[in-house]
Amino acid sequence: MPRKSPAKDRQSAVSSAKTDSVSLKQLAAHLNLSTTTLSLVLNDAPSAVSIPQETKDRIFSAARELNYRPNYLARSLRVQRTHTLGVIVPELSDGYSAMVLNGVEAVLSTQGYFYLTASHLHRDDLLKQIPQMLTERQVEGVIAVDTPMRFEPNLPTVNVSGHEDVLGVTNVILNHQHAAELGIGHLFNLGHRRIAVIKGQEFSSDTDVRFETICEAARKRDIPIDPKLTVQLQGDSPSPELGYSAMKTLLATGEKFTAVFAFNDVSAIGAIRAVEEMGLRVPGEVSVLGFDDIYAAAFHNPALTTIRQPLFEMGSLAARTLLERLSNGHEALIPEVLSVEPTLIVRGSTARVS
Amino acid sequence: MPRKSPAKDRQSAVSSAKTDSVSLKQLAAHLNLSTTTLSLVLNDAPSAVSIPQETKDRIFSAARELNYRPNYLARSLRVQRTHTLGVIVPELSDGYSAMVLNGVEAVLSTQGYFYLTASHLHRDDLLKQIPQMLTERQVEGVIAVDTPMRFEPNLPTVNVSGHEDVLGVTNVILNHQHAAELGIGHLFNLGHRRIAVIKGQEFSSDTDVRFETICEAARKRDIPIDPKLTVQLQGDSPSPELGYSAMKTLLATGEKFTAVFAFNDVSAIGAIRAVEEMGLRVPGEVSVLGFDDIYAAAFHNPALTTIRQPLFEMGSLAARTLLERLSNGHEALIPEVLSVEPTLIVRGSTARVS
DNA sequence: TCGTTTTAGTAAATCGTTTTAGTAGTTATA
DNA sequence: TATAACTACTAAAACGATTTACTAAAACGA
Repeated sequence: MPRKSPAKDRQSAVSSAKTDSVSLKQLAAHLNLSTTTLSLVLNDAPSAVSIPQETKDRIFSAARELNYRPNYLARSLRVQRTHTLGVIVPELSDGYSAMVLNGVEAVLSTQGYFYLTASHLHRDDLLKQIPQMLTERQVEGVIAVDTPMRFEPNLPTVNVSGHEDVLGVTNVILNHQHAAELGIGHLFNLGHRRIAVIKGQEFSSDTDVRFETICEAARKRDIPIDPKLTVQLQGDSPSPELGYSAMKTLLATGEKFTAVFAFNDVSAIGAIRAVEEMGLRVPGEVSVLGFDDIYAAAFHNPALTTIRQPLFEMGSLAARTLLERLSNGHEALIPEVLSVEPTLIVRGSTARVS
Repeated sequence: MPRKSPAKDRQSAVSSAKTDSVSLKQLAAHLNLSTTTLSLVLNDAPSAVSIPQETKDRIFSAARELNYRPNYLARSLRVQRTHTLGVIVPELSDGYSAMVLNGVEAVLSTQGYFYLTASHLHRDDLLKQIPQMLTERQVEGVIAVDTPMRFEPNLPTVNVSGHEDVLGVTNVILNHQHAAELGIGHLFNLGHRRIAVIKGQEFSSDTDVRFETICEAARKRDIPIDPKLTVQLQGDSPSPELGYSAMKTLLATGEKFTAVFAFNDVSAIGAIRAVEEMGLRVPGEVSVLGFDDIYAAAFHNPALTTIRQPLFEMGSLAARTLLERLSNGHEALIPEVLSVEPTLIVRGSTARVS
């Protein structure tokens, strides 16, 4: 499929070799100084006070002139810090991970940290290999997103929406109980009594807590979730297709309900399609409640009522927490759980039961 | 907002220090062998033929037992290869970049490569700094996505949807002319003659080619795009909001049109909302054509007719191209342009003009 | 038996930094 | 006038691997 433009091929741009990097040693030779002196001056070490400003200036200007760029590998090897984290996600294009990563990066980039990303695709072999590879590459810590802990955390780890209680791992989670209260409360207040639930995939970290808290919130209101009204997402595509299929199976049972609480906005969008294909109106005959508040939620038809998860904030919180732990060395207290609050966003996909 | 669970704080998991890494030197000492021998054996170097199998086994089992993990920094420093690329994107959560990255990663992960991601957020300072920082970190090459080349590529570079003709940079692009033909052709065949166009943001690499090829395709059919029927996206959020605002301004002019060709699916979704708020039906009174074919496109109401861009393939093509160039050393021919083909996906948001 | 190969390794240099522990020469202090 | 303190630097070790250039002993060949 890729089409080369053959007439336009060119020889390697050897000209750019001009900018090839100078080492500290070369720079030192060029200045008739030792690498020690250069290093002290360039890093503004305390012991550089005795170096006269004139020499410093010579060094700085030569460094600029020869375009000296310190080799981070060498430096990291020596100082035993890489300023690099590892980030493990299920996959990149699922929206959820991307939003969290955005928050992670916003923090890291201001602190001079970079990160290596790896997707586990829910594959067990990758879940075990990736942490090892990241360790070999000397990352200082790991941020995992919606990732089961199939490995022993030999590195400081923060797991976003992790629910396993692993020693040394901080879980950043949503206040699920509150989320369930908001969601079920909203539907209840609109008069819904028979509420269907689309559970997340088996491998998704939030699936169980989410379902349990929803059941609990419903029970409290004396409208327990009927097992016959629950379906589970199958497969791991980030497409609304999964929600569509799940809803189709539920509708095929013929059970009656007036509202659906979907696992996320993406599946809610799929569910709406399935409901409408049955000739039912959303929200007229069926209310649909989403989760996450992705960008598309507000602009879907009908606009999605949803429980907002502050994904960006969860990412940045994870990053801040990990960096703090790294800078505090090993005396740091490791919080087991950091929780953030959901928000109910009421839009057009839910309505009073008629 | 983050709430600590104070009673649950724990002291640092010192126990995990057990798994702390052994160096090759320590392993060698433990075996009463030199690091040379270990290195030769562990890397299966040709000169290791003279080492008896028994010794090799001893080495392997000790390595496993003591959980030896080679330090990638040290190795990279010595062999002068990091097996790491840099990836530059506008921002992570915009869907487009995430899809491309997905393709990039699919290739890199099979080749033992990792990558460092950096977002430039369309900021000029970052566009200059990021390549330098990546260079310092000794990445072997750079994959840029929708990124203007504000820097001299001193590293092998592949730019996905790059349109600048820079020496040493391979641009992976969509066949825009074909895309425009598909889009305008489709609308034309449905009887549309006055077609509005939502241009991309000024900073978006594809904006100009896309607009020009669309105009060209329209002119060829004697239905030139009326400048009064073009609007441009403003701002850089990945939300449909931008398309919504753009469409609002266009509608406010009172100009008549029967179809809109949007810059991407996200803005098309926003545009649909604006159109419907005016009391016009999509596709009854206005057809809307998107671009990209994001996951949500098929499930929007109405389902989006769109020009599919093979973003995953563009990412993997970029990665393959770069890796090939790296392995061929400097004798490699550098293709200037690699182009991929779009596909027209007809769904419900376009219809015959009535 | 003597020289050559092969076997089974090792010492030391190297990658590019940082950092420790200096050293001359000068200036201040007792 | 010693000596302590400061100034302006540097040599060498270290980080943890790989790689080049060896060596000592055993086996082989003529």
